[in-house]
Amino acid sequence: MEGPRVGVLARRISESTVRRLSFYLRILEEVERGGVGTISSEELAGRAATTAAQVRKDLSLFGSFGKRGLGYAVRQLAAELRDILGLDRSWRVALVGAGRIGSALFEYPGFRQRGFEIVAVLDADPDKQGKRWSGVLVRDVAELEQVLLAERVEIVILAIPAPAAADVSARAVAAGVKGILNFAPMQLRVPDGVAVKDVNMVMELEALSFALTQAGRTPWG
Amino acid sequence: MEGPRVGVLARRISESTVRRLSFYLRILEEVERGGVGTISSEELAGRAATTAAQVRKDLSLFGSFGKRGLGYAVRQLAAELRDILGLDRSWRVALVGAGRIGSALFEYPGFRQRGFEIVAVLDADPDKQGKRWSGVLVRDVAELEQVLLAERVEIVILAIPAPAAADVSARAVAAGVKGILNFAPMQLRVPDGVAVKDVNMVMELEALSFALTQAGRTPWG
DNA sequence: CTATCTTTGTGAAGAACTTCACAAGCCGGG
DNA sequence: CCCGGCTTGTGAAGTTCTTCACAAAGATAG
Repeated sequence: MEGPRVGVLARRISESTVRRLSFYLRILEEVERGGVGTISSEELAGRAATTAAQVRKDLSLFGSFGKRGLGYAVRQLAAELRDILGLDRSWRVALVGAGRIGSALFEYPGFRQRGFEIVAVLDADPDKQGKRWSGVLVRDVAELEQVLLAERVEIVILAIPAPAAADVSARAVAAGVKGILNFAPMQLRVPDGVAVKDVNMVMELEALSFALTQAGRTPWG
Repeated sequence: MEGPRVGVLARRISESTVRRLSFYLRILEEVERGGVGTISSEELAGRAATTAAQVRKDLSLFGSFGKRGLGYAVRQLAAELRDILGLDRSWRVALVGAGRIGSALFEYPGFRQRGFEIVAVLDADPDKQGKRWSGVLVRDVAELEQVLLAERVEIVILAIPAPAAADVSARAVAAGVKGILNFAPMQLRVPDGVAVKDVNMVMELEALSFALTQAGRTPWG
């Protein structure tokens, strides 16, 4: 393992690049299970629905991982990507909101597989508090700060209605949380240094609605 | 209501613009409930975490909806956006996958509020088939084509594991579906004219992981 | 060992998106 | 009616992202 990557990273990495890196990693892991040892930018691009040049450019932002004339060593590139994305460790996550979305997320095996461990669950509803979800006690969201500190939480998932989201987010940030995955349909305001990712399924459906509507409206669609 | 918007739409509308339009609409509806009659690009931008110029540019792609010196009429602009996004009607949606994510989506009230009606639910698991979800019968995914046609489905939500997604997606497209909201962590291949939106929560968490990792690695972070 | 084939890494060109900046237009007050 | 203040709509400039295209370098065959 070589040293820190700080020097190379002076340049800002775009959101789309990060998204693609995640995707490359998923593909590499799949390909590796198939026993493939090496892969070209061309083939990786084909599976990721992008271009070979894009793949090479994305990777070159972090170093030179390929061999000319040969391609990339699948296992090694996967390891590099895990390192780049910070997935060579596990993350302590708290889930706020034990409703339907919250419970679906909690049960979703993909998070743990990638090293995102839900170590705390909180909800404002007294009926839900005190229950155990696979051993994790559902706590009162009033105790948010104590729980986040006690469990050394780094990332919070907000699966609560919009009106409550701003308050909880502010408290989580004040308690030192640096990453928020927000399912509430509202824009959170957070200080610099805190990362927020929004998941908004209604907006995705609206984008589909737009696309379908356009297709109907355009004569050439 | 003026005529079709075809002429204006010769230019391609970017994904980010569509996303922002959805967002503007949400804000306008919220603001309208507060009784506000008019809003400036400046204020809209503030609430949408973007810039006034961006708001005006986005809207200007579809027409001139504002009054100089005054701003935009909230109610009227909301109606325009609904029209642009195709939300002035309802959409018939089928949900494939009656697992945890599927059921959370089914129960989620936000879809229906926006006119996305889940008129069919399908699953491959015989234990789930035959049950009724708020009156909607859970059908065998083997009957996909018949169900999609009988219910005149326009959009399919895929809440199934990756291995099954490619097959179901191809069959849905063959049955005339033009929009897919894909929760499976894989890239669907669809012909031109079919719109796909991916929701991938693990990727969002990975982007958070990257952001947090960078913050730790950079000396100025 | 040389020639040829393949594939990377990367400047440069091109395309897409965002921000700037200002003329044009609307409002309200005097 | 005219003036000053405010806000839109939009070319132009600026920035970011993607694609192109090719030199450099490893692989393979003879």
